[in-house]
Amino acid sequence: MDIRYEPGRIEKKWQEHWEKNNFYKVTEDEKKPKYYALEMFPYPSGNLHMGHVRNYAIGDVVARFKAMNGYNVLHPMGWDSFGLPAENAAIKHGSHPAKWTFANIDNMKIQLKTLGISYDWDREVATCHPDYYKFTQWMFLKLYENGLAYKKSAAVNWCPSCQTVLANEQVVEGCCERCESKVDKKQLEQWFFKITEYAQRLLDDLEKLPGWPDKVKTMQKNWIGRSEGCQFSMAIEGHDEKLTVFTTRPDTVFGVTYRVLAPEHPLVSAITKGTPQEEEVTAFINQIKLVSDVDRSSNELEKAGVFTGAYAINPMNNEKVPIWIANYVLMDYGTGAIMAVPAHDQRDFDFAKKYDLPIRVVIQGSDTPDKGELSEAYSGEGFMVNSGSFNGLSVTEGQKQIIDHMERNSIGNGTINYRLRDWLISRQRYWGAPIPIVYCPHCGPTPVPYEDLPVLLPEDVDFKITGESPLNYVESFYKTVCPACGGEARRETDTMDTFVCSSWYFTRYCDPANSNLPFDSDKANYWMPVDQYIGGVEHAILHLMYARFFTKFLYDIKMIDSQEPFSNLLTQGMVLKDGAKMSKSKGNVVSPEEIINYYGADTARLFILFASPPEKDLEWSDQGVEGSSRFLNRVWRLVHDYMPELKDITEEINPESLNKVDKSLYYKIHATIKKVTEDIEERFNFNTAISAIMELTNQLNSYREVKDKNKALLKLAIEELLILLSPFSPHICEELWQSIGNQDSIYLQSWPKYDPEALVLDEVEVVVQISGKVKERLRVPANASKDEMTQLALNSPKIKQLTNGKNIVKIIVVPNKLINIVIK
RNA sequence: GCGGAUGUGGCGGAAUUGGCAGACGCACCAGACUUAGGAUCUGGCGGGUAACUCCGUGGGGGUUCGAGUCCCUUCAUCCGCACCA
Repeated sequence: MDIRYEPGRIEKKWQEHWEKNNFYKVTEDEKKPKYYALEMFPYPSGNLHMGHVRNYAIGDVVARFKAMNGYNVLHPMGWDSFGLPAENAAIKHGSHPAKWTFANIDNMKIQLKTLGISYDWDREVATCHPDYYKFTQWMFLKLYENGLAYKKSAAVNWCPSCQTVLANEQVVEGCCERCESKVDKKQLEQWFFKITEYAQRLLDDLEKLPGWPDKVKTMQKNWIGRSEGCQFSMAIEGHDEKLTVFTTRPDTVFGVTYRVLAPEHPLVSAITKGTPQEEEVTAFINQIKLVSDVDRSSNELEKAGVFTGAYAINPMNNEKVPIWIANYVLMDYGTGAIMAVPAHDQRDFDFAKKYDLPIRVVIQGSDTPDKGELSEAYSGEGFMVNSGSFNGLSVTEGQKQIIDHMERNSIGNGTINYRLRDWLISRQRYWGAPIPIVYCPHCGPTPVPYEDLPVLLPEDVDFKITGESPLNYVESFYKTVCPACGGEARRETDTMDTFVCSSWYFTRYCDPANSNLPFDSDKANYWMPVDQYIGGVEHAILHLMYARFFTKFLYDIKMIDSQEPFSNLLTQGMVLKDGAKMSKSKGNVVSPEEIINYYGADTARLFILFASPPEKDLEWSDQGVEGSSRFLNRVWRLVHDYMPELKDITEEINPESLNKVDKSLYYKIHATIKKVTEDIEERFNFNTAISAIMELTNQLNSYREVKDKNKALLKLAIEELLILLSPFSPHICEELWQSIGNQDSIYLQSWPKYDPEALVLDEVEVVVQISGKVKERLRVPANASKDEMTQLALNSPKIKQLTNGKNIVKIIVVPNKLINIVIK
């Protein structure tokens, strides 16, 4: 064994060894408990960044730990490889998206392999590969078949720079999530997935995910945005049409003093046409159109509106109330129309004040003034007033009875409203999975038969920047025959949102080579659900919601037994440098490749796991990396120097007969096993697990000074140290494990179990406090009774002196910890 | 505006059930070895103080024998949502 630690040499050696011997290859095995460890697969941008390293290092600790604990561990990796950057690169550099993407994958795969992660590379998937997107298309057809994929004309978010449609979720503060340009509105025929049909289940089943962070569950809950209330219609004076409103406060329906439509509401033109107000209303609508979505949704914007000239009849009291249109009512929530109750809704209140509309109190709160004007809307508890026969009812009771009354009289009914919208999946781009639909002049939209999948992307494409998909220009692609009637037909040229591809990839890993089905149900049922999913919190809403939706759908069509894809979720923090996210523009990027080349993967992994607990942000520190490297060097030297002592050991350890120093080392070994095991398994506190391993190393270093070394104990200590460290820094541990005479890989060792007996101490140090202040430390027999402890404390000279002549009010004893003597 | 998270030495962070604040690491200081040290080893390292000791977990208040931890209040930073009827 070399005295010098050379990570470059040994890491390569072991990576090759693992690969050659198929170490991380797994198949279903009913005899072992399964464990599915998964990290979010990356977009193949071409280079690994520190965020990836962190993500995969965390996942690898979990995977290796579980494997060493006897689990049959599935730990796969793949590529989320469709998407815009490939196409942009194609436009810019004239290369083909496929060529660009696969070259990036090759490069990133090499980088990833230098990290020494325990992946089963035989299960690698790439979403842009026809073998994969064949089944993304299969998913589309299944959804279509089940009425969950449909087409409609919709005002969509259009990114003028990317030249494509964005889902609501991809619009961040009115700007494109990817390129940050301002998003426009455009009216287009688009494909949608009916995720709203699953809204309630997606909400309810959050309860079944105790292994998810509350933060993520709350975000999803808010995104689904369930609210209970009722919907009812109001007649419009002089018109046949009725207006439907949604409200969560039916109890305030007698307080309606006006009503408001969204400016985009389809009835606006009908009720204003040919009236004196038409001009003003049109002007207002045009003015609204000029305001961007960003400003429109900002609360800085002052409420504004105009009267339409029309009146609605309140079905509860037959009152005539004016109909307005206003900027604060949104077309895409509820019915795009509200009943306005200024006394009990702050927004209506502000509007009513501005335009001098009447305000009528219908809920009497405890401090509602009898006379005089309200200064703000009252939305608290109280009882109904000015509400005819409903007077005196509480808010909750009133809501029930009003809904009841409306249902009996066919005015309206109780409903539940969600903020969640259907998922717009059409993209006018080339580099995505083609939507498997054919438009036939006779048969209409017709699905491509399953046996004709995949609908392949044509390779010879011209990447012009037009508003349309480049596929619109490839005749050989769009010109086709109708699968139903055989007549001439045109293929759909839109492709699917890449989130579709990533909504089911975790099931494909279970059976990656299946050419008939996306996966075999038995195989998927063996592995699914994912036991631990790890990735960035930025996917808390979109990806995770879509993946949950797909899983529920796959459950419904009996492909899979799980209703949820990910039992446990860990959202890792960002990797920062100088307090900011690493980015090219800030010039604070640290390249994993350079770090690995210089220090080795083991050091890089160790530092990143040691610097911070996984869910918190991590501040990159070059000096910290240096420290981790120093630690591994220390371990190396320790093993190297002790090696001669570890040979030909015949004696066994008899814990009973150990001397004091040996006993303390023996204790430390088991305490470390306990600490590291619990830190990994229960808390993902890798940083404290590593610090415990460092403590053991320190103690082993001090053991060098000991004259009569217990060699068996020493050997045990070093073996356990290496095993405990191996999930974090596997290469060096393999090498050292082998160098102390072991034939088998360290990865094949069982994870050690601590001996509770070893953790029983003869004596413990306890603290003696006087009125809560520490005054003395005493060594007392372990598990001494409260009385014994009290006596020992009171008899100690220092305490005697301090309590002399004082009145002892109370003595509190915490066994094995402390004695607090309260004096006056 | 609403919701959530965080706040502990010079720095990253520990303290798992209300029980010794600062584990482990970095930086720094002193020493050893050395031709040399940006290697390695040993020791020190929250603040005030010569010392006894006192103060100290963003600020203020409270509960408790005892609070980083629980309660109230306030400030700062970050994240999510943003007129959701």
